[in-house]
Amino acid sequence: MGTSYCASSQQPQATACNGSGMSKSNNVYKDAYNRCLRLLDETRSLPSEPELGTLLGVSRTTVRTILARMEETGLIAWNKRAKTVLREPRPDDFFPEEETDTLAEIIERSFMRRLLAGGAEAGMQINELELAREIGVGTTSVREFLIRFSRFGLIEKRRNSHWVLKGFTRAFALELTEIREMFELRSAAAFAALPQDSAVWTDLDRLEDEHRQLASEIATRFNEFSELDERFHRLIHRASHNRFIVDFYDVIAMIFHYHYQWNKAQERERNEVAIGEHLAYIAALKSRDLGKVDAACRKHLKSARQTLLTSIPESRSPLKP
Amino acid sequence: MGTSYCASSQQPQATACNGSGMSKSNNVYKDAYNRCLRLLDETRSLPSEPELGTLLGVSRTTVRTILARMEETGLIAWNKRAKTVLREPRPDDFFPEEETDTLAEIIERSFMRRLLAGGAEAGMQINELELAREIGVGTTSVREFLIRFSRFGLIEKRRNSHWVLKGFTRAFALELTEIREMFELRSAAAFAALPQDSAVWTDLDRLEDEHRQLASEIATRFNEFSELDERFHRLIHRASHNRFIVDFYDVIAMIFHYHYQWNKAQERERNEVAIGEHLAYIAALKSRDLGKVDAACRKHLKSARQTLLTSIPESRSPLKP
DNA sequence: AAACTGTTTTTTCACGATAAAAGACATTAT
DNA sequence: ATAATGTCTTTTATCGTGAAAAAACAGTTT
Repeated sequence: MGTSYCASSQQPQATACNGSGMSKSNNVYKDAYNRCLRLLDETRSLPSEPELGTLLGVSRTTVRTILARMEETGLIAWNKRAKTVLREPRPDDFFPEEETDTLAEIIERSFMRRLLAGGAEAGMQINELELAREIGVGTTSVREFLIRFSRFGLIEKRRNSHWVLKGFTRAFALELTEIREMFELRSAAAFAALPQDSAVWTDLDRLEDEHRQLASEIATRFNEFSELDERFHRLIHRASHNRFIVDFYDVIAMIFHYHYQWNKAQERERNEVAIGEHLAYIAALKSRDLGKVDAACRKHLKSARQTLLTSIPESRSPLKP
Repeated sequence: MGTSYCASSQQPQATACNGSGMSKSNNVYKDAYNRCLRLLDETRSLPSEPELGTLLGVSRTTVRTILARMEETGLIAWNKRAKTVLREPRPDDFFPEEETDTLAEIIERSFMRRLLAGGAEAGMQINELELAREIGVGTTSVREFLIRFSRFGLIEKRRNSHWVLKGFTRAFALELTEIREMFELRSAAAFAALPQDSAVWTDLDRLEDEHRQLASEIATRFNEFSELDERFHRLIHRASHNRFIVDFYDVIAMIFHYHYQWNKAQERERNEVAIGEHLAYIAALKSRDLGKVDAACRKHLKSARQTLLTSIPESRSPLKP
């Protein structure tokens, strides 16, 4: 104990941002710009500025910056309301992917890589300054990330001092799944009790279709399951109408996200099994028979827990990327 | 909706800190100094610097700053190892209480005052800059506070934009207590199943004594219950051995803390009833009869929920201080 | 009038800088 | 040899600052 978590553990990573005294990256603009380019393919002229704003989820200020650049690069002709598309976007019109990430995303990825790439034993200290330097960002962003991240239960703060890594251990996985099972069983029961005319039933039908679709093309699309899985479980959790239950799914989603990324062993088989369990689970929900729902939910959660556990060796040893 | 949460709602509050370009207050030192003064009453000479450090929970650097000042003010004679007490501390030796608070505490108090003092309707926007100005602190501290506070489920962030107040509503109280009941029932069952030689049983005995003591002097000490309540429930939650359950008690503790502060109606009666329920609950735990534990736990949680709910009017109207 | 565009103000986000506090190292005393 | 003290270095906590993005305001166009 007492050893540092990030002491020159990685290659001297090229700074994520341009090094010099930069205040704030314009990733919001770049990401929205890229998404707007994709929109360009479909229409002859763009809608009004406020409409574009809601469509892209950004302010009108950002929309105008996007339009200005599109005019500059000859993608559109822009005169007040008229925004006519002049040409199709080329690959080099897009901003590079890595420039569209949030700082929070950059930090999280970097942090999780270190965490899972081995050598990150429970009890290690986390050094804000060192982390910031290695990732190439300011300390404030790292601090804020760590505070946000702390709710996942993997790190803990010593007052007026460093953070302590608790480790991605078997114990962690068991505590996490214990809560998950408690919450999901309750949510599933609440779901089944929802009135027939509730919108969730059509959502469920749609998800069922997607599951069947994916099952039929499992050989090629098995890696798309992870995203479908999250949407399915979030739908169920939402039926609890409890913000703490709904929010807790963020913890689960985060863990499974990185788990999927790092543990590709038998991915196809695992996902195929999970799809089958989901379909049984969906059928149980549709039957509105609480006993069946409970059984189907339990069965799926049990195998989900098993999958997670087998990926965590008893004594922490590095997982290979 | 859309109205601001803290638009000049309060008196132009004297800045919490000294206004000018101050980097960091020395509240850690001041608080430790005060605590060290109390220590002075009991001994003729102080222990070694490292020992003092662990005793006060601060670094040796801070210990030495404390000793230096104690020497200056003639409280002790300090020469290397020898730290002899020269006189008893006087009231004016102490730093004023308000200077010993963490910035986080200052911000939280200020924020909760506004939240509970009325006029804080669900859907309102929270403005970091405005909050920071009104409290008299930097924006960074406010940001960090809001991030930390967000796990209580009372506020929510709009990406790249403001925070939204969800309101201290009946729905919130119900969602909170739902989880609390789930967690505590499980923890209580785990507690009762703990082996006889576990240290928790002596902890429980001690708490039982404190309850009886408090019950016998309820007329004068009823306001001390809140603190005892927290210690009791934390002991039980710890038996779950689940970090998410243990951590969730922070949410409950925070809510009940402010609830107790703002709703003094029938405080004595409420606490008297609660002590009785606790004693029954403790007896049930000691019996190790899961049925009895479940019943006693349910009964107490039900009345706790009722207490919380009655303090929240159906439609949010200000609570008087 | 409603909805849009043009312009200005405010707020958020992220940085570097600095004092407080922690921690590490070197020295000395038991 | 251990454990303290004395000194120096590193890290954390907090602020002010400036660019990005949002929001508000004002003027046009349909």
